[in-house]
Amino acid sequence: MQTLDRASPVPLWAQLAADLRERIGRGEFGERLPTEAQLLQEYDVSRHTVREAVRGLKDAGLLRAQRGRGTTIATSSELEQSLHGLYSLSRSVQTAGLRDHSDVLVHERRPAGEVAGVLEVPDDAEVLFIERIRYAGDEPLAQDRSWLPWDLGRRLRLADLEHGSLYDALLQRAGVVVTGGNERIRPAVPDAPTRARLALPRGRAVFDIERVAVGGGRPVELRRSQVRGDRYSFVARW
Amino acid sequence: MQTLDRASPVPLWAQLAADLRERIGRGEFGERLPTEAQLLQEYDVSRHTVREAVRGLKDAGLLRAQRGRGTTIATSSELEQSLHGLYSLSRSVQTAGLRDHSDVLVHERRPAGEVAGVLEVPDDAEVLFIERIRYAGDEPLAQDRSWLPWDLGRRLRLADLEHGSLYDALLQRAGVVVTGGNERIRPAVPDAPTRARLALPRGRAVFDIERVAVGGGRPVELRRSQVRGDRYSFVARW
DNA sequence: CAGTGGTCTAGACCACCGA
DNA sequence: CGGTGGTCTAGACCACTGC
Repeated sequence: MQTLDRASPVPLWAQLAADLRERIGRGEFGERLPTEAQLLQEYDVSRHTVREAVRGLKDAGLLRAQRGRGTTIATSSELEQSLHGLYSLSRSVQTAGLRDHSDVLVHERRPAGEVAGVLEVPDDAEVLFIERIRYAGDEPLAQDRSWLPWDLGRRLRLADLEHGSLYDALLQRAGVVVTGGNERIRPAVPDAPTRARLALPRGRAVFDIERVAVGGGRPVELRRSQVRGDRYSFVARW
Repeated sequence: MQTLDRASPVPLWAQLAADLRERIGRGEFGERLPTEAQLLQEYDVSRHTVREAVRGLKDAGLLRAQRGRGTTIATSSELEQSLHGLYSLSRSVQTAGLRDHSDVLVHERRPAGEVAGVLEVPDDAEVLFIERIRYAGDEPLAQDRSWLPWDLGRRLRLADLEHGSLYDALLQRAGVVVTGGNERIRPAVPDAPTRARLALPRGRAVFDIERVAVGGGRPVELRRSQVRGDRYSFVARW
């Protein structure tokens, strides 16, 4: 049974959360998560550890617990993102059961220019610049522009970017684990080219999201996204 | 010292969090929160309880903890809202050290009409409708429109709405504790009247936020807000 | 009533920071 | 090295649900 490694530096609760997330994704539990008592017996950890893991999944919007009733697996057919937890387009799209792929419009080496400061590279360094349109099913959902330091970006293949997550590719190609970051979300009126690429009617707004991802103690990606507001929203339950 | 009431139905950690929030707001701690050891001694609770309280304040973006270093009080001069925790304009405004007040434009009894379903009142019931412009300092920040069941709304006084939180007023006037709710956040292009009331230039976007607040087992408020995107943003650190 | 998740205690070991 | 926050255990009582 032991998917949990007590010698690992990764906290037990995080390992447990990852395992539960995978099992939930496979539909192993149906609508209802096993009770805390069952989980602490199955994984042989304390109740606190189970609760810590489940808390993370609740915050991410995957679970919903009710005292006396049990913990149910949240089902959502809409494209929405819990206000708790990290924004992830791929996850939202996949949770909604839609196909997640990207058109790569630009994929080129460039001078770092104005992003040198944010990426903490020298002013005369080079970066990989990527521009993608991300789809949920057959309709465009977002425009992503990413800048990565060239020593990382050079490892990425174009195919990596058309399916799946850029961070998965970074891990597999460059051995870099994205461990943190920060992002800021604002509403915006898209400019004409963005509006065209997103097939968005006039007068509609988008989320404007700027993210700096950090791994191995340094910035590994600056990303600026415009996400269609008519297809995506943030949701909080409290 | 006892601001904590062990007989209260409110969890200890929540009472502690509220007390800490107030003391932080008064600037009592300066830049650094007392250590967990100090807090557990001062309040005479277990470490778990202290950590639970502090966790809430960290998620809300008020605190930042670093292993080995201590817990510091987040200073932010911008109006921003952590992606964790509940969206609260008042809190963001107060954290930024700005004056939080409202102009009440409309405050009237009306037929429930189309909000009857959401508020779970009969179709022919009446509601209190409130329209406010909310300020941060001297500049408008948001437009709030609220609908409340009339048996609750009738208790509210106009002065309640010009300063402080509507939920505080509900508690004091009607004895209703707002215990939960849900909200959805989208980007939008404001219509002309809204743009004028918010003193927003053309071409700027707003957050469009719809919230249903629940207390005592039933909906107590429907709120639709437009928040200026150039003054407010959501921020996540992970 | 038994079973669920929510809260709380007491204690332990650890990784990390700064002196 | 001592002090910090992060993790983990073992156990307890409670509020709420549904039978």
